[in-house]
Amino acid sequence: MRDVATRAGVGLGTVSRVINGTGSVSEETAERVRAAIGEIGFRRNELARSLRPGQNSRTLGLLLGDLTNPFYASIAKAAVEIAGRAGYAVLVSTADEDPGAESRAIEELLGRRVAGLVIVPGQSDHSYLERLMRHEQVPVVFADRPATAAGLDTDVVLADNEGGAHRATQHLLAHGHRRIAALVAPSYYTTGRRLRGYRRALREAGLPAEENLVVTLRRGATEDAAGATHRLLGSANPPSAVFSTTSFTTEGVLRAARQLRRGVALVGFDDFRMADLLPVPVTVVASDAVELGRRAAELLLERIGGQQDGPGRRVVLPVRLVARGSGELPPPGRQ
Amino acid sequence: MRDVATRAGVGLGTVSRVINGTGSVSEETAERVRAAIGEIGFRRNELARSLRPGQNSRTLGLLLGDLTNPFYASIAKAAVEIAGRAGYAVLVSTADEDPGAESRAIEELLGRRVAGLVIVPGQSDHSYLERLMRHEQVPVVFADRPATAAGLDTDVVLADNEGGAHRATQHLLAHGHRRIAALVAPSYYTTGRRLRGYRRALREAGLPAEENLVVTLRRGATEDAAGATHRLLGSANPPSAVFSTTSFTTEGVLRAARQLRRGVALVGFDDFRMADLLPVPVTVVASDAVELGRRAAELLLERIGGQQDGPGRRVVLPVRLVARGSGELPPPGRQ
DNA sequence: TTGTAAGCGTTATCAA
DNA sequence: TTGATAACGCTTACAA
Repeated sequence: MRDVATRAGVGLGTVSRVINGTGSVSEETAERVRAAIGEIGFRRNELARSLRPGQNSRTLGLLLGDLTNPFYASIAKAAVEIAGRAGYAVLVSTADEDPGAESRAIEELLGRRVAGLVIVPGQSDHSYLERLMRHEQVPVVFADRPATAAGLDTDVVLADNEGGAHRATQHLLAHGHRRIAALVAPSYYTTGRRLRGYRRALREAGLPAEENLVVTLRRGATEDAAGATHRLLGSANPPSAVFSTTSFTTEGVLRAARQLRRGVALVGFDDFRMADLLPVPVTVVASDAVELGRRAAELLLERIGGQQDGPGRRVVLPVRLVARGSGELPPPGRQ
Repeated sequence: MRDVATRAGVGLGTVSRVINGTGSVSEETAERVRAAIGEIGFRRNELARSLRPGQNSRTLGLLLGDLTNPFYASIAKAAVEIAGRAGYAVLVSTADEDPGAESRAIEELLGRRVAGLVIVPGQSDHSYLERLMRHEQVPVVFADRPATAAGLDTDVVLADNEGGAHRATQHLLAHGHRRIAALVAPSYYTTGRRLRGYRRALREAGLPAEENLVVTLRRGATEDAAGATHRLLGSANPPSAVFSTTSFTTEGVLRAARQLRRGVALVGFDDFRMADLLPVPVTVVASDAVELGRRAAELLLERIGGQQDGPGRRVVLPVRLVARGSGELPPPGRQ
């Protein structure tokens, strides 16, 4: 910028005014400055800019588990897009591995002075965040799941997990099923709520809670779900239907059923590509990941622009049931 | 940092030395400084740090088309992971829309002084990049496709598109097919190479080039591929097999075949989730997106660490054929 | 071993 | 309308 000033024969302040269109500059000098900028190939350094007091970095941090999961990828896509429209760039950080990775990633992002954070939290404890948020004054929005810490009152955008699971289970009940298993991926917030919706639907239908029909997996991978499905379907008194809490467990059910050459009524939580092309098209309760990411980014940008304090807002997005076939299979003639 | 210095009763330089472990500091003062850091909750400002001469921002830029595409998502995941291990953060930018979006996004990233760029280019022209790279001295690595510009000699990581397509087509030939259609998504570099491999395989088998068997789509969406497949299979002399150049066109073929209740031998380029769970499991040529992202990030970090100049390196990753059923279907008894 | 000061690229204030 | 200057938070060369 100094080079531009020298070349145009003006002061630094004038160059700044031309670039930002602030203050008043005679058209003549402005033209000279623009020419110099062109010749030198000058580009404003946003890093230096955000060093000034009262300026933020115009950069958001996005922390999530694994971009390979299409659900997270959609959140990221939407957040990046919304941020971009507002002139914000996005630092994407993944914390797939150990629990400590999440807080390390956040420290890293804060060190780069992000103006705000969208966090899709894993299972780790977020009490450290409370301390951070007081100190740093960086707004945080949680997406898909709330923070796992007591006094953390942040904005949060969730899907209607319990409602969706309730609807899925009701759907199976409406098709005559009485023994409905639930395949629960490890204790993330979401799966817990989904289990709740499942239980409520059974209770409301006057069915007893058969705890051996609820399988809580130790890991949420496809193979684990497949193994559990094998055991369920091979048991003495197998369920006639399965409610599966994530798209990965749903995939596991499909694999097991295929291997056993055995049909089973199925409703899964979360939609996935090609669900309608499978031998029995898969009925799902679909939550809108794109909307989740979009709303999270919007809330965050609002906070950054507006006042930082004020109570945490909670947005719950509706989910929708997509009937494709697997959820409409009747139970076998007699059980 | 000044506050820390004041509190610890030392100079700024001493604080810096303690933080970075550079120079020599008596254990006694160091302890005082660390205490002050803890009490104040001080965190180094990486932005300010990278303002100093000789320091880079320890941030990479990643520009790609659409995170919703699992292939891109895998590239991003790998790049973020590799970068993270080296202490680099990643600014992710998507340029899905119009052609201008790509260059705008790059300007944006350069303004934030990224230390290097991984670009998965769309169709836009990259001649502007040549100018940029001279001026900015920012290393660039292209992933999945090279730049579409003449004098741009950058590092690039590619899959063996032509070889893979050649192999896919040979596979269909080996199973007795003589009329093999090719479904080509719009003129990205990759699909062009894949078409080339297809043609070469036919030529080597002594088959004539039947241009009505090659359908180049105007858009690469699933629906377009489904429509084209409809027309192909409904024609007077339909092909007995299809080679599909992307996972989206492959999905289109599957949709059309399903709707027509008609089987067709199929080998697709690029693997996708649940390909093995479909009614006829889909044979694919799989390229390794994770490795693509990893190598791109590695090459970039090398450039950043080492000398910037030197000829562009070209890494071509092998692809592998995964036979699952659809590619092994025989042609109908008589054509 | 430690403190001081200059400079990185901005922008805002102030004076001319 | 314009230019000089201070300040943002850091590192490093130099001096003490």
